[in-house]
Amino acid sequence: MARATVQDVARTAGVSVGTVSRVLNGSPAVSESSKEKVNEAIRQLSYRPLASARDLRRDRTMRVLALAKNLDSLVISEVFRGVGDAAADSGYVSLIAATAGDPEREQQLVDMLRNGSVDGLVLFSPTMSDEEVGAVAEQLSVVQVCEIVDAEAAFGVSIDDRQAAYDITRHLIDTGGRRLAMIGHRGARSGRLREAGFRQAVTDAGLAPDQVLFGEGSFGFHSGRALARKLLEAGHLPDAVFCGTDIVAAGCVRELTDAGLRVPDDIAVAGFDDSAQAEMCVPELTTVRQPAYEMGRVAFAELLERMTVPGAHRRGRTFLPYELVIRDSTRG
Amino acid sequence: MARATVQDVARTAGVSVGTVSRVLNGSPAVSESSKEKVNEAIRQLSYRPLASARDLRRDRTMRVLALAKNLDSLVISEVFRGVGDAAADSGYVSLIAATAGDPEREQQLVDMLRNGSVDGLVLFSPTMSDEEVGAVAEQLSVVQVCEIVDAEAAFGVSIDDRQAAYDITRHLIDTGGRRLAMIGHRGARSGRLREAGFRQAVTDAGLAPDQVLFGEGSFGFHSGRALARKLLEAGHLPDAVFCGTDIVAAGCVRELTDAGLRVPDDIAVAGFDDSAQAEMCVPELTTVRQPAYEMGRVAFAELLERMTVPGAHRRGRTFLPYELVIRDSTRG
DNA sequence: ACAACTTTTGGAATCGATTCCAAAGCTAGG
DNA sequence: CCTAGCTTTGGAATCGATTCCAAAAGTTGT
Repeated sequence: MARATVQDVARTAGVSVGTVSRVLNGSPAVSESSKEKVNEAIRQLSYRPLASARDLRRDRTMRVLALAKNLDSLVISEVFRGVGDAAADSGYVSLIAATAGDPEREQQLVDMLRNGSVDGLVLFSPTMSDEEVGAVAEQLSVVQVCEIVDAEAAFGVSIDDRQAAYDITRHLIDTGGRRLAMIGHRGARSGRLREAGFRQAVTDAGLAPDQVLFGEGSFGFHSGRALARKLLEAGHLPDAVFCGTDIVAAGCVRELTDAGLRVPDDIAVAGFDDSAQAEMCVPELTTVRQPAYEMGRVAFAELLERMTVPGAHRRGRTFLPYELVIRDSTRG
Repeated sequence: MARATVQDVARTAGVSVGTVSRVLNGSPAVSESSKEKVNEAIRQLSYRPLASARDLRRDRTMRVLALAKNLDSLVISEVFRGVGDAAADSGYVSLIAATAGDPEREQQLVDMLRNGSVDGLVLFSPTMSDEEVGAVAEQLSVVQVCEIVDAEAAFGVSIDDRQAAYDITRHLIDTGGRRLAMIGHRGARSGRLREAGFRQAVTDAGLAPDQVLFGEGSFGFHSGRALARKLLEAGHLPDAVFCGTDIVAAGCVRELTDAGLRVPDDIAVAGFDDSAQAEMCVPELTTVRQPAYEMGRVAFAELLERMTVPGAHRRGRTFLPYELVIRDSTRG
């Protein structure tokens, strides 16, 4: 039995296709009796309007796509949960896709916006160049979260990574840190901003940065361990380490602890993100709380404006407030 | 400037729409010169075929949807990475959506399959009843991963949760466990299977289960801590605990350690999943490795068969091999 | 009972890409 | 130079839902 169409429903209900469509879309110009007949026919045939036909006619899909390299970070899943909830509140469906860092896959997914498979795009960690992001954003509804390129037309939602890194570094200094090291990542813009904030805070305190190490590729627990090992092997040990993410900080703490050092007494460690890992770590991590869920909600709200208000090609970024969370991995 | 259509391209290139479409779809029946003219026109107009029109005509989308409650578990993100990679290999796009455990959202997303927004569905942790899953699977292309309902028509890919739980419990017994407790979750089918395996292993060893505790709702690190606290407060302490997931095991270990107990000397703890958390825990967790990525790949392969081979409504589940990973949280 | 409305209805046109059919344009062989 | 057999092309029909317009049905007041 093939799929039922609006024609089939009309025939079964003994009305015209126009009336069926009106019932389907809740138009008020339908009599009660027609409405009942149509609904009965729909039930009988278990009819569902075909999405592609509806989308073609209406010229919109009520779907948005959220794009990231991976989904293995808790920050991402929180951000996308926010996007999903906000989208649902406005009657949209939010779909998620991972590019796996493959430019070709990313291209194909961004094309879903170009070819009208979705109405808008939430971009988390693009692989493509700033110019490409800008070019897409110029024409279509795109909003960035967390990672925001500098392109003219691009815009998005994030915290002030630079300032947050400055603040947490300042905390390390205020609690006695003098030889400050950093374990970061330069692959993403946010990583470079955090590095800048770190360096500035150290310099402003009249100190010079100790070692500044960077991870490549997949930047996780094991990178944290490996880079902490480098710190240890370098001889003169820092007394405080700022890590670019919690998960790296967790790896760092683990390596230091295994080497017999006490955190925070011998060496203080700070993370970034306040992901669930921060609480699982022993000792629990001092970190910067990113309002991930809220960022997702706001990102969708801005995207919605872009999608619905005609010339609303707003620029610039929206900063959301962050918060220092002081726990046990730094000296109180 | 409005979106360019195939008509515009045809006009610009000085050919007919038929020819444009043939170029677009790589039909061999096009002369070199036409092909060039069309491609040039496409470039000029930066034309992209509209997805909804194409899908309507072709009656398929080359998209699949992967559905889960949340994306915050590393097992899920690995499974979906497998689905995504396998889909890409076959020219499909795999989209992911979270239901947030909301039946209405779930309904809406499953409707994307009914209304032809996607060609197939990978179901991870359905909220709907077994019958509903069965009803959808009867008509459309659905495959389940990890959690598999008993409905007739339903089928999917998982490990043998019951046997795996049996094996790891056996390991706890073989390494000296006599008073065996479990911290599990009954919300999901896999949780009940793991419980059954645990009970069977304990009984088969001529022992009786000590406490068996269950978490509700969001079942994570904090549940693990809370339930471990209950164990502690119950007075007579077990000497081995099997936890339904690694993250709960991590919470459990943390609570026990904070209470001054030594893991595994005073009490052994085993997890399940071999997610990244297992290695981050101190001591590192003995656990069962689920081949999450591979499960995703296999799930897509089975889905593909359902989508493309006409009457291929295969039933029953596919079991993938699991593996005990012995680490430091149990007595060696 | 009729005019002047309002509510409800049917049906054709439309969205944009694909595909099929018939026709036109070639090439080669005689 | 014509025909048989290719390749290439144009254009109409099609997919299924929506929407607009005109007409039919129904309501109200006098």
